[in-house]
Amino acid sequence: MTDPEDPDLSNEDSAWRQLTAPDSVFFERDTSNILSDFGWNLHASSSDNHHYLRFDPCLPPTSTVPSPVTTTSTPDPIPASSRSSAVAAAAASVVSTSNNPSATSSSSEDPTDNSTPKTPETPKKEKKQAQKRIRQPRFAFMTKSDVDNLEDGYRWRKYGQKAVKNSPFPRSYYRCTNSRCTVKKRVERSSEDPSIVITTYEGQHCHQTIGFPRGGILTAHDPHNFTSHPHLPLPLPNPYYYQDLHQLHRDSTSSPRLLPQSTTEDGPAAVSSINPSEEGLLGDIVPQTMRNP
DNA sequence: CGGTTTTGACCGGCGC
DNA sequence: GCGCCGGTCAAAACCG
Repeated sequence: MTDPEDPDLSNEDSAWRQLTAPDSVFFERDTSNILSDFGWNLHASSSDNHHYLRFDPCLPPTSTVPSPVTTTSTPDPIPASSRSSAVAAAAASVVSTSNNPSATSSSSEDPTDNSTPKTPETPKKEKKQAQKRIRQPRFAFMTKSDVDNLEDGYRWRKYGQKAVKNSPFPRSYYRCTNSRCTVKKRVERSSEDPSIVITTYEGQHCHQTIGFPRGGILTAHDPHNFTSHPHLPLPLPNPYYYQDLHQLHRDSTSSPRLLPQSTTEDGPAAVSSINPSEEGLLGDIVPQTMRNP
């Protein structure tokens, strides 16, 4: 709100407050593991000189969201949408805002809450209440791109747009077109660097990707294209993914500071040093007890 | 014609 | 209590 550095992270959400808190931890490492723990499997692939990033459907309920955890890393996770050759994803913030311990068992709120107002009397209130109580994990990506709406393999319907304080660029609100899917995303441009798009995902998809419209389409479980396993709480990093990350990272070295506390020392090297069998970022930030048994 | 986008209004939370 | 602000709704417009 007051921090021009990261407009998106400055809203009232407690999790974002954590993110911006002085003791926040920022990593410059791959976020795939984190996101996996949040039910998002990220896969990047390149096609036609475009880099895509794919989110796999929900993980089993065991991949619950850990208690409030705030991390940031700088992979290059953002799907380069259409012609954004300048995809230089910069930073990703993984935020868990689980006011509700069961918020992650995606069964409680996902399918019915949002789309089916069971109580005609106060559908709005129902929605709002559910919305208020159940905070879903959020992932904020900063991507260097000239297009706002980055492709991630899902279809989104825009449901709102608001002017952002201290920013000339509006913030767009999208919702997954799947009626049973409550995932939302916000897209806005950094007021500091208009070339940077900040995309914030919230929630977990409970369906498969619809694929990319221009040839890079990959089914969610195509073993030929991806080696990770969606059912694994901590999927193995996908070689393609890392390759692309490295490449992108190299390309993005010219991108400006993206998050205030990015420790550039590790940078790409840290990413490249990740052992596939490692626990990943979560291993750094999430206590063992919080993770899946 | 169905789905998506646009846009103004509305609501709730939060800080003062 | 009031005002600000983020987020959502919903009707109209738009598009393929």
